[in-house]
Amino acid sequence: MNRSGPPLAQPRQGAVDMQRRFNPLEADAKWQRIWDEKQSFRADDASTKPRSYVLEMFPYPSGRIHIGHVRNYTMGDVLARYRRMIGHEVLHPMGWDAFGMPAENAAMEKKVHPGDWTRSNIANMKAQLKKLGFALDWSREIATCEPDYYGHEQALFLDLYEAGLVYRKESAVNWDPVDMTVLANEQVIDGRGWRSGALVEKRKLNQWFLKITQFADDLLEGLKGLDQWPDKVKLMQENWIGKSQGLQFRFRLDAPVGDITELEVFSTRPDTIFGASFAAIAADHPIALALAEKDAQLAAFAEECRRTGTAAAEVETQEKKGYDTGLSVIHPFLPDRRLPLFVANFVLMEYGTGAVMAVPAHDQRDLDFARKYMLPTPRVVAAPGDEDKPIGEEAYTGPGRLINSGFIDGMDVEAAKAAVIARAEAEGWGLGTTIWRLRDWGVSRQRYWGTPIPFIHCDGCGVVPVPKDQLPVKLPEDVSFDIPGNPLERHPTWRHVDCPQCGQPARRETDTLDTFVDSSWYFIRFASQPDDRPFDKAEAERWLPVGQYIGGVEHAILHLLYARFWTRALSHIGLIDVKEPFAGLFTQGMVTHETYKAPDGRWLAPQEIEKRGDVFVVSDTGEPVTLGRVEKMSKSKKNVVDPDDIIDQYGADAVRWFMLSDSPPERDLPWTASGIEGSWRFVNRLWRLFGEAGERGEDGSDKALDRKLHQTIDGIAKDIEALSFNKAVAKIYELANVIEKAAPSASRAEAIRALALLVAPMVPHLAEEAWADMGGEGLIADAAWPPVDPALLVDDEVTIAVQVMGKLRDTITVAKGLPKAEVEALALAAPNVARTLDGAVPKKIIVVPDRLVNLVV
RNA sequence: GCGGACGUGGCGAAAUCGGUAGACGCAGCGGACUUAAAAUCCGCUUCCCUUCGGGAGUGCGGGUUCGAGUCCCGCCGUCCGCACCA
Repeated sequence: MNRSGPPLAQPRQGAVDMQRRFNPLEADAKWQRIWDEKQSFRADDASTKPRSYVLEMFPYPSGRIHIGHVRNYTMGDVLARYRRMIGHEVLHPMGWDAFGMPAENAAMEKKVHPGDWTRSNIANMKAQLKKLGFALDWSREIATCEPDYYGHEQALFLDLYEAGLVYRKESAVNWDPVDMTVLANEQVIDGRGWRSGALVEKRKLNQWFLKITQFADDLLEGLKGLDQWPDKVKLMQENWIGKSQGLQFRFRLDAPVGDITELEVFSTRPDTIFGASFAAIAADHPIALALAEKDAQLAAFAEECRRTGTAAAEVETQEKKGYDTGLSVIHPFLPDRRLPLFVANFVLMEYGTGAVMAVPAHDQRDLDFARKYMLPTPRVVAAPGDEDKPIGEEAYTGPGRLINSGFIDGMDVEAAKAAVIARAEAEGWGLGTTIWRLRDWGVSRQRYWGTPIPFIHCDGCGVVPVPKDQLPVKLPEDVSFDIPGNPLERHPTWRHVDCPQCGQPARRETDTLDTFVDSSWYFIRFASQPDDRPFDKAEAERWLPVGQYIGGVEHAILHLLYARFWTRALSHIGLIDVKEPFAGLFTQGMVTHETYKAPDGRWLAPQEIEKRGDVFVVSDTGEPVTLGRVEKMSKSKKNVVDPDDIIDQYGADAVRWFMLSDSPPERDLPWTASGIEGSWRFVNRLWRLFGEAGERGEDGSDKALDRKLHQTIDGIAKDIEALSFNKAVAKIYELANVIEKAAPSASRAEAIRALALLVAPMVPHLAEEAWADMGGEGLIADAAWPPVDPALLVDDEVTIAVQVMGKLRDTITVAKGLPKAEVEALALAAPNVARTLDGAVPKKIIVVPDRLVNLVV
């Protein structure tokens, strides 16, 4: 595989060779230069046209673009170019999410400054993107690592501070010992740092936080209006925000622990309170901590609980374990009933009050635990007829009426919840409460390569914001990464400043901001970028919200939720009148590739193997190769394809075409060598076809071809708007097939010309070349989408299926809209139908106009 | 364990509202052109039965309907996400 010579190996003259083979090496560069010179894709802020803001998630400048970027940006590009053709003013910008750890890692490994590394990566990747011919407005390019971006971010951060949305608190944080940085809870995966993979330790530090929880309800409610978002993503955010309503109440302890006499718990099922058979607290609960001081066994158990990973999948399959404290709590309605108090490994301190009332009959976790420790499992909710049915190994969580439950007996679940909450509130030991799973956003990072947090610590004045006229607080350039930790802390001069308030010597904050802050407002800066402030309100509002945002589903929660929050926060303080930053969201699938394994189990790159007969072997050694699964491209599996290699071999258009073909964009796209070959063949087929644009035959019209053309124009427009590029591609193939078979005519010449316009958003270089070749006016990039004649969208004849008892027996072709009676007659007369009926008379005839006839005998 | 999505030829997939399943592409097979190859073009290509023509078929088992890939019930499988969420 990959053994066939590169298609571009043969020498060629100009962009058009003698056999009319398209030469992308020439054409790509030529048109890219012309688009640049003419500033074709620069968005005009003052335009009066309808506006489209098309945005793909900006890349991290890792050094090379990945084939996944190519897919992402090609999709956005087709939409952007199409929108231009239908007369929109399009904003389609690009930039760089340029702060972050890899730059510091590179600095440590390669002794290169993070800034130099990042800027050179940006230059490389920009060149790569340019080779793909994207219709981007490069005049608005942003790199978040430049002071003219992060300085404005500091200003916004100070605004949020003034509005009370920023605060500091000491809190236990996830300390990544490898990256020497703090990770948000959301960024810890399986107890490990999401980037470094190092086991996370707990440390207490003073941290900067953003009050995202203040907007929890609004962020949740806002999801309802996002009708152009995938349901999947909305659901993930909903679960992440995690609103639950229930009763927060206090159990009295039967004996005090130190000065603690009560246990505060939260339950979403207060209706089941009469079924409670024990209570459980987290290992880090104050009561547990107090008891552990005098109970070595408990201390050991608590330590074991802390070591367990935080990930659900890991923990949920683990065995439920508890430690009996020997204490009991007193049931609020049944003073005689004592519930034993356990420390349990399935209760989390971070959620609710870190304590639960356990109702084994109606909660599976509680039931598993009760079975293990032989605790009672009294049923208190039953469906009709189930009242005496014992609880087995499955908790009953369905609807029903309350039993064995005192004053709420006979009520349904919802009524009982309300009644218990009302009674608890009346008696003063509980309160109906809403709790959230969402926690405030910790934005401090103990890291150099990020936006400096613009504050100063003064012994006399405390924490003092840097005055806005002293922004940006720039990162010092002279830093070293010879030893781990934050270079800002050990810089000889940078952190030493005078306090803006009292003038006494003070110290700069050395934490920098989470890079998710950088990406929480870049789409606003794209829309408006004055020098003296982050953005102009009116200018930004002209473009926002982003009409179509496209990116990977891996950002479904963190980035998208933070950006939604940040935009709300800015709106809250009056900086912009937009709450939802992204009106439309599309999450594209990954690009995958087959994997190959040698007999010894090592992964092989596609270049290392070849096909001999029906089997794959290692080229050098002839060893047999096992075909692995089709998987996401990754360096470790050696199944990565470098976009640059492919572009050099086939040109940008074939690559773009392949990215759009076959697989629905939300699904994974398997990269195959034969697939890109096929795309390359089609690019050349189009090119040959465009060469026939001048052949008009006898200059007559071809009604069938006219119809096909107009149906295709209409269909493709709808497909592109729906981002169903694979369907648009299929329609292009169909049209090309029909045109190729048609005899030369004025209609055919017109169809070829229109075909160039239809493919222009997808294969723009080829389309420009063809457009120039056929004498089109101006650039095809500036041309209008071909108009549709509605009269040509409908066929005047239709083929109708004729079924007998639901089985297809024949088809008939009739005039569209033919009356039922006539259709019936023709159906009955169809030869195969007549034979099948064999004289039988249909009992019933179902006629679906213009679609089918079904005869029931 | 919980939540979600999906399951259609050898492969990627199409199939507005319940109305001709498999469009289009890839791979494969056969043919034309060529000294030969590449490129290109033409044809075939869900499975089974010998052809005309039938039969079966959208993960499995039921159901609703004149008619089910599509709707309902119950399974099975694959993938994705996850925070034991009380």
